[in-house]
Amino acid sequence: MDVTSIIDSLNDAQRAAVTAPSQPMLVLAGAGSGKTRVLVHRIAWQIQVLGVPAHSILAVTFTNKAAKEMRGRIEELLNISAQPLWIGTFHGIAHRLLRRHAKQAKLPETFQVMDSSDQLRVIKRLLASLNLDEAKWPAKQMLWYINAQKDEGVRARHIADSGDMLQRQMVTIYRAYEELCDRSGLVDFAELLLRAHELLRDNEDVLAFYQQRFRQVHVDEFQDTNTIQYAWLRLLTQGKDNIFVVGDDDQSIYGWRGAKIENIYSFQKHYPNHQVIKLEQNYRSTGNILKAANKVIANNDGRMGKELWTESGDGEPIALYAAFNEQDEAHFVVERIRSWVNDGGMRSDVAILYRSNAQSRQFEEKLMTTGTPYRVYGGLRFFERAEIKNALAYLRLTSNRHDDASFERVINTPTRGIGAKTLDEIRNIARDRAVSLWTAAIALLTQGGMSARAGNALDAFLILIKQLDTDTVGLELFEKVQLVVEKSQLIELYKKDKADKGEEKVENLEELVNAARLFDKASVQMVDENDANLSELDMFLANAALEAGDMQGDDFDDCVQLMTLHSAKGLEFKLVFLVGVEEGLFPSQQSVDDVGRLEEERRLCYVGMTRAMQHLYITYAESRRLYGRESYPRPSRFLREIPAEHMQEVRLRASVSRPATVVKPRSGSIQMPSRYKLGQRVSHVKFGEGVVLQLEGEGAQERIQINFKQVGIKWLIVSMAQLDVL
DNA sequence: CTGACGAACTTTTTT
DNA sequence: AGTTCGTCAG
Repeated sequence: MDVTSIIDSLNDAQRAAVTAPSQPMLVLAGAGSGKTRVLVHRIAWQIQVLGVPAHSILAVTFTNKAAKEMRGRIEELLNISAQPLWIGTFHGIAHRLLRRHAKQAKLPETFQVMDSSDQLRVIKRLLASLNLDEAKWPAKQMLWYINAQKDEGVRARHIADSGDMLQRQMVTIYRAYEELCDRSGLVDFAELLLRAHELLRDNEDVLAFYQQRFRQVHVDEFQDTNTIQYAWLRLLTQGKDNIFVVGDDDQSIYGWRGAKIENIYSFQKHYPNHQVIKLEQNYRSTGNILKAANKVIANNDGRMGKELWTESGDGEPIALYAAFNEQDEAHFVVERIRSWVNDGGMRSDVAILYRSNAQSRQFEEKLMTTGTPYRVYGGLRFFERAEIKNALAYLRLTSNRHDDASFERVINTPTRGIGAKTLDEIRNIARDRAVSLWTAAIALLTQGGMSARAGNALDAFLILIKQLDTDTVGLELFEKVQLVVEKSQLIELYKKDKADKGEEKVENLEELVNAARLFDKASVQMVDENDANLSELDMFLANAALEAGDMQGDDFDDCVQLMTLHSAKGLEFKLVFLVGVEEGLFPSQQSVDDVGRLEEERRLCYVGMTRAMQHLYITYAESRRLYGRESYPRPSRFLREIPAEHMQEVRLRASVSRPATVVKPRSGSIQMPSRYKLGQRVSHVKFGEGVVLQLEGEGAQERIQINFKQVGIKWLIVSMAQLDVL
């Protein structure tokens, strides 16, 4: 057996983890230490060397992206199809189990998965039907409460009455929500996990089957697991101790959504015969960056303890820039990016990382005006767009008529004369008789008493849905989607909407049909005899909710990457700008007076710093306009935690945007030599190409005289003019 | 049922 | 500041 390809390329710690005997393993993998690599090689080791059948390997991740990458890398390493392996997200795997065992999980076969916006709508409607004032009971807060309970494995019936009014009311809402979801066959994200846990817990035979089946269970990003996910893992590995988890307590940044960093500590208690391996050699960043990051994170208490090191050199120090205001900050960053690109760097190797999405705007504007291609992460994804959700709602209704969320969504989209009044009546019947809106609508029609106009409109809607169902029988998936999109008149609706984005919406709907055509049942489904009876449409719909849009098609362009620190986790860039590093922003105001949350912010800082491979710039503004208010934030406390020897302050000489009185020379400042030489050919956004005739002043006051081909001789301020060296 | 206006918000996000 | 959301009038 040739094992060299699997273990040769690994360092000692990695190899120890990969080849460890079957026992509970906790691999503490620092940033850039080859975490995924260890997982991939561990799995390969089991298959190739230990002869574990591929279908009895389970690997759980948090994102689809991570799952996809792992699958791909295993295929590459072993040169086999990774099809039979169970690799997926917690939610994806829970969903798979629930589909297979819908009956035992007490779910209808056609249950549908709701995303969080669906969930919010359902809760809003529920509050309205309970006559609760939204001002007093914000739907968002209720959603948060319900999800938090589910993440802890708590059902409404488990919550003891403490006599507290507020709590009693929330439990009432929670219970009503559970009932509504059950009646509608709707499952939210948290429910997927909770149900999957209950499925195993309450069905001995099912549990035994999967315990038997999975000979090795692997978990990625273990520090991000919540209570119910960990409980599920424990059930699955109970008595077999065949669990291999990889994580980094220093990179736990999702505590606010239920992740329990404590699971790492509990793991060691629950699996007494476990082994811990630390991966501390970093293959990503320079020494300066790592040493600085180590110092910052060392300020947190109760860490497992880990210190990253590298064999490569110290590299250059971290550059710190104190901007006058947020404009100046953006200007500085974009200028640095421009010179990076001028020096032959790729834009896609550059990332601007910020704490909150609102900060992206100023950078976008500057990038836009300098004509620098960029891409902002986050925002609406394909399957979250309104027009797509409308189309999906029609499809869902054809599959499951009692899906209230979908019913409500499209009953009057496009408008067909079913107004608030009719809808109210339907809702009342539904609530009084505890039936779905669909059933209630039929009841309303048969009991009569409606105006002819409203009655006809409602009848037409019910007929439309039934007809969509019968008309699509036997069609290919994409034909179904196409037919529904057309017959529902959604296309027509958006075609009329010439005003803003109607055209784009039509295109998106066409893209949806295309997505259905490309939808590969096998790729989503772990091929298995049990799965044969699953409806392809249901799979497609569930996939839309669970994988809202890995449509990163425009990756081909060479773009500067803009994203929050959270979404940067797991990525790396040669040149990183960590911006807005100010008290109140980062750490965020809401976190400063809570030790636990502050530590999470610090971990976020650690994550951000360790994204950088070669160059790390940290910037803050001395004045910032935020939420329409001018503020004068102090530099972040995290900056003080970086030892001076790893950091050097960048000082442009007297900046134009800075009043002269504020200019104070600081120690350790770097002067920037002019980028231009006499006779050099340059190009300007507006004036086109020209040749440098004269230079004057320096730093931000540097002026330049250029003879432009088209507009003649001009004097420009270098720091203001957008010049490219040719 | 649309459009307009005013109020009330704005950490982080995957599934 | 900028967006989103809900209410009101037409």
